[in-house]
Amino acid sequence: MRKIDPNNFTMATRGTSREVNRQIALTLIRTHQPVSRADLARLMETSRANVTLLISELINEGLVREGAQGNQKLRGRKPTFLYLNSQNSVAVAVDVRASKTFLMVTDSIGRQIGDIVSFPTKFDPQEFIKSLSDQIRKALNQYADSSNCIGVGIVIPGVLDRKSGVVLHAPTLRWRDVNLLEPLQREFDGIEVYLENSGKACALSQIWSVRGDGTALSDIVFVSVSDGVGVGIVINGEIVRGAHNTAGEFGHVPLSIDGPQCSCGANGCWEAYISNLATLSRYFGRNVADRKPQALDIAEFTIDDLIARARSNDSKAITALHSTARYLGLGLASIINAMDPSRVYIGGEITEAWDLVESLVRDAIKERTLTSELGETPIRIVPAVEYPRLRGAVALVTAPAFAAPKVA
Amino acid sequence: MRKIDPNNFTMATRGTSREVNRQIALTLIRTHQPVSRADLARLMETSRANVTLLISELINEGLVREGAQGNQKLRGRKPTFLYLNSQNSVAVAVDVRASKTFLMVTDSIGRQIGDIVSFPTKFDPQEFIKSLSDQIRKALNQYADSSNCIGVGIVIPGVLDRKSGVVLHAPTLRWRDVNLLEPLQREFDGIEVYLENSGKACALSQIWSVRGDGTALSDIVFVSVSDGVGVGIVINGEIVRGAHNTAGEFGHVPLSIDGPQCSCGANGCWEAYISNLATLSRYFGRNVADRKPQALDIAEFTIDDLIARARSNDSKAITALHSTARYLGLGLASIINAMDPSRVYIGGEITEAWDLVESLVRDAIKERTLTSELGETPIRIVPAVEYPRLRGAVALVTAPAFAAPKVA
DNA sequence: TGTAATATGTCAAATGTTTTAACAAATTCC
DNA sequence: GGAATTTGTTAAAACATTTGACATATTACA
Repeated sequence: MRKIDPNNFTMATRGTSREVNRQIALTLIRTHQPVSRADLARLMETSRANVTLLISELINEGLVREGAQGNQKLRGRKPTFLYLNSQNSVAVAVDVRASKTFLMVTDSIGRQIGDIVSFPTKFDPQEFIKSLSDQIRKALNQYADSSNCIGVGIVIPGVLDRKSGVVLHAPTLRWRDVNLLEPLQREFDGIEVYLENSGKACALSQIWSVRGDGTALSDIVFVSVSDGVGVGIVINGEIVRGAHNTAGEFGHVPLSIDGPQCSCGANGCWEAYISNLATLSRYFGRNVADRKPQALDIAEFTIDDLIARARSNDSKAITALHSTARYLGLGLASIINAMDPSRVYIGGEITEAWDLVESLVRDAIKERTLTSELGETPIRIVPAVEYPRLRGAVALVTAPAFAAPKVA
Repeated sequence: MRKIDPNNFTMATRGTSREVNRQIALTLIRTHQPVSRADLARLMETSRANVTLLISELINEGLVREGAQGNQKLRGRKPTFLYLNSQNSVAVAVDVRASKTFLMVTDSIGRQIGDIVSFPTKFDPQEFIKSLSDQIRKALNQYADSSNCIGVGIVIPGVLDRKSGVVLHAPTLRWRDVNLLEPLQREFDGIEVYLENSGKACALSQIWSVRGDGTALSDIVFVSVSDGVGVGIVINGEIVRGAHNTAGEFGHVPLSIDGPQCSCGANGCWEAYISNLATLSRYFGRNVADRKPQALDIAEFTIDDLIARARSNDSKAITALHSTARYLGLGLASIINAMDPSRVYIGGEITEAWDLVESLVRDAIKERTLTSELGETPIRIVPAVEYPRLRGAVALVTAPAFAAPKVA
């Protein structure tokens, strides 16, 4: 039961029904391809005639193409299979991190083209925009005509204002009020540029993925543990943004209000217990707050090193990881109690050590979840090789074509 | 950008556009009444012709009625004002609490008819159902023909399974797996019975209210502080339910994982710091866990008494309230960081002492919110005399007529 | 091999919308 | 009393789904 917002509604026009059904058909082709018109008619519980009309429009627009004929054992006319058409146009995905910036070109339905390239992230906004523009141009020249690029999706580790395209605050990049969208949009005239926060992008990457693990769910939480803790929440197939686009900051929900100081200034945030920095500090037996800010990006000893040591039976490393695991679980329990998601995705370096920590995480979750069902909430690891941020950047560009139209 | 769920979508039919626009028109009449067809055409940015058609359908169905002609100073034909039609049918709202059960009859658009009645809550499910049925019948006989009752909305302080209508766990009532819906539905054949958790119902009461404070918002959180802490979250005009209908349990997010034991078994839950019981325990200088369970419902000294003492300058009472205020604010900061709502509503006895605690609550919120904007998130008190739970029960019955149709 | 059975896909008419344009109705201004 | 203005209605056009018939293509089987 959804309330209609009397200040912000969308009337249905003569074409709304068609628009809705078109998007449903597209979505079904995307998740069920290869699929015939008759299959779609059954899935959509409508007539084949209607499907023919919808599909002919999609084919005319170049979004769908007919492929080979199906081979089924039954008798009757063979179906012509339908496929999404990658349409000879491409998308660019960019993942900006403090250490490096990653870039990937995909076709219009999000399949990777060529290699993922990376280059150092310039901290000066002007220089950053220059170098990013150069890299995008280079990639487009290599893998496509820049003329048919449908968009550039950029993922930023920070809070941003989506309307103005301004990065309000990106701690690891030391950016405040940096206007990225405008200069990039000017640089790439006619190509849509999308910006998104990295936690939210990771969540997007999961709901828009069409991979092995069955169909992507619509109510999920993505927790990304790295220098900080990023969280993206999806409810009803839509990212939760909140009134100021800052929703999802579970990283600063406290485990103990008198706990260690967090980079945000408050004490005892979840992030202060489970970030890579927190784990490392625990290993070195020092207080997180002791680390000087400059040391953040020139980490000589990384969490990956710590995990390696844990694997070679360094008991201090194991202890540090185990503590992190327990705190991770305790915080996840809060998220699960609060949002009751169908699944929780976890990304970040800690996933490389999942076999070492999983049972502790699960125990801690059960310790604080309110019902046994909540304690069993499925958790899925997203390893770094799946590039969730980059996949999220892809979704920014390619997903709108499949999204539900706004109605009522 | 909402993803279409390929396993659970709704096709648009020939009549979908009409259905959507009908509901928009209804919503606008509800929030702007009295309003003319021409006004609606302007609000909806469509032609008067279209409005005429939509409205004539609504009038035929008895949902809308024409009223007096408008008196405007400008020249031109006078508009005929449209009103929601209360339609000679009624709704019953029930608020079940451990101490008492409250009951109210309203017209079909949620306006109170007669008085609010209350009666002792029977703890035995069988007896409860019997006594509730009697009271509903009595009220209906007094205020309406039972023949034209459109529904009964019942609010329960506990976790429930909406599909089966079973109360899974209501601690204060000491209920487990009590099937309420089935016997009541049998008792009131043909009348729809709705069940809802009290935290979620309170949130519903606010988004569906049409009162002085401008139009109701669509992204809000309702925090109800009483024996326990109930939270209802609304995102995009829709209650957040989660995979098991248990979303919203921010009451059990910890302030300190080593804090006082909570009724849920875990330590340091927000609820263990701010529930009425916690405040009282603080006043009496004892540990919350010391209180025996039996004492829960036979509280000889209530939070209202404590507030009264604080008002007559009992310094211990003031201190206890001030502590609660601070913890309340610290927990609210977590909710605000996580959900970034447009507004937070607070209900419960503590609202009676709001002038004593407001500034401390606000300070604590600012202490832990991530941005200054979040620190300024508006907070509105909902005093007991507004009966938020009962209003939520009303919305369960009367709101579906105004809700957006499910599309895509 | 030919015919029946069956499944896919298309076409055209029927039906229910919004949209457009014209018009009737009612009121004020001058 | 007529022009101007606003409200509300009507009828035709445009555009969608829906329905039923039909062409197309393939297999099963006598």
